[in-house]
Amino acid sequence: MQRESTDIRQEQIKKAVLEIIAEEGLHNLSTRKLAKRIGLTEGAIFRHFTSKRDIIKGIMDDVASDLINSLRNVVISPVKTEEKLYNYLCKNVKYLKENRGITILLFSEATHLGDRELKDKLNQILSEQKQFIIKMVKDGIVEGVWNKKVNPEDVAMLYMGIPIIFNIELVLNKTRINVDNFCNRMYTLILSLLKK
Amino acid sequence: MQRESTDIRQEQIKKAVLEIIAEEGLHNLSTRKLAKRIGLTEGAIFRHFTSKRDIIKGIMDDVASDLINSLRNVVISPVKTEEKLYNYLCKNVKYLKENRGITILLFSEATHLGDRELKDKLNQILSEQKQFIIKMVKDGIVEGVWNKKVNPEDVAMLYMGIPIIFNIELVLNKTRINVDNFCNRMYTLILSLLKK
DNA sequence: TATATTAGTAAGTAAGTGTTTACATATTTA
DNA sequence: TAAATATGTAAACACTTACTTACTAATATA
Repeated sequence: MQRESTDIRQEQIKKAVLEIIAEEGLHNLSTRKLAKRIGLTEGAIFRHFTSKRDIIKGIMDDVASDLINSLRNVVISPVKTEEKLYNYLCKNVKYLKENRGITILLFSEATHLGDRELKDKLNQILSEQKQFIIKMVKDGIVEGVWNKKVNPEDVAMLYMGIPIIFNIELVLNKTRINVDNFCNRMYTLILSLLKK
Repeated sequence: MQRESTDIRQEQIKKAVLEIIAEEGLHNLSTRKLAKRIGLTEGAIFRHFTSKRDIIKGIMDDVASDLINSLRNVVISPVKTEEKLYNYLCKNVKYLKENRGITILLFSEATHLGDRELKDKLNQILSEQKQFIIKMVKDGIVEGVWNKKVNPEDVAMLYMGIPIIFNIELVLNKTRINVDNFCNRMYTLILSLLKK
């Protein structure tokens, strides 16, 4: 039989976890199903991860590095603040669409309050994103393009709902939601809120 | 031993379900734990509900009647549209705080895509709330107090994120979040978005 | 090519799941 | 007061869960 390295298997496993969650929901995720999807036995899974929880942790770390770094690049990019906000929103939403299952995983797992470590990881991911928004809004105010009466922290909080709502629409897919369209509409709203 | 009617037991069971979810998360909810909390045996649970899923369905029906009716009353109340929007937001958020566990239940259960009936129930609850927002925004525009360039459906979508964000803050309770304060801040933002 | 290591399997484990059964007793009704 | 009904229990049900063990074979390295 064909064998693969732990590195490759770990990626396969994490990918499969997100697929199962996206397709069948978090509480249909079992090591049995996971193994079957990859074409391995359950035992093999535990060769590459010490526990199921360890896989979740791994995925959270991926988000914390992939998404957060990608968003950070937008924040520090040398474009106008308005354009920056637009790029940020689109990138954020696009990531969630391409990694369906992540939002469900993050927030469902967050409710597992007993697990301090995972909770802290989520907290970190969220507060970092919030800081990005706060920075952009503040920058815009300093540059004089946005209303200084607006509270950057409040805007950040309101903003945080957007990706989540997107995900819910995605899961319930009332109408096959279009990323760019959604992004444009929400951007327009946030912008009209920030403008003087 | 003291016995109670099915009506009373059903209420106790539904209440206990939400408590367990709020305290320990959805995936720590079992009929065993549920029975223990109420002080009954598991068998008794199944005397009052035909299945665990049936309990969830019952809770969703409660939301669909209690919350939706309560919000509808705000929408049809004879006050100024601005005040109405404020009351609506506060009532919405307060309900979620007083019924912790409901948001988690709704959205986690929503991801259980296989269950058409529950999914449809959630869809109904959400779209009804959206319609309320759309109506209020339209009313405000017709009355001439709000900007007619704003798209009511987009505002409704943006709004829907607010209660969810509130719930996440509640679950992660970084800072013990204050309902009135949260409500005021989000209202201010939405209002500045709607104003001409 | 012989050896060490890595990646796999098959078959278990104990604990937990929702649900049912057979039976008992409290409460309501005739 | 007797019979009928509603509400409870204890113990099992068949099945799933995350995870482990003992063993095997592919692959990399000496």
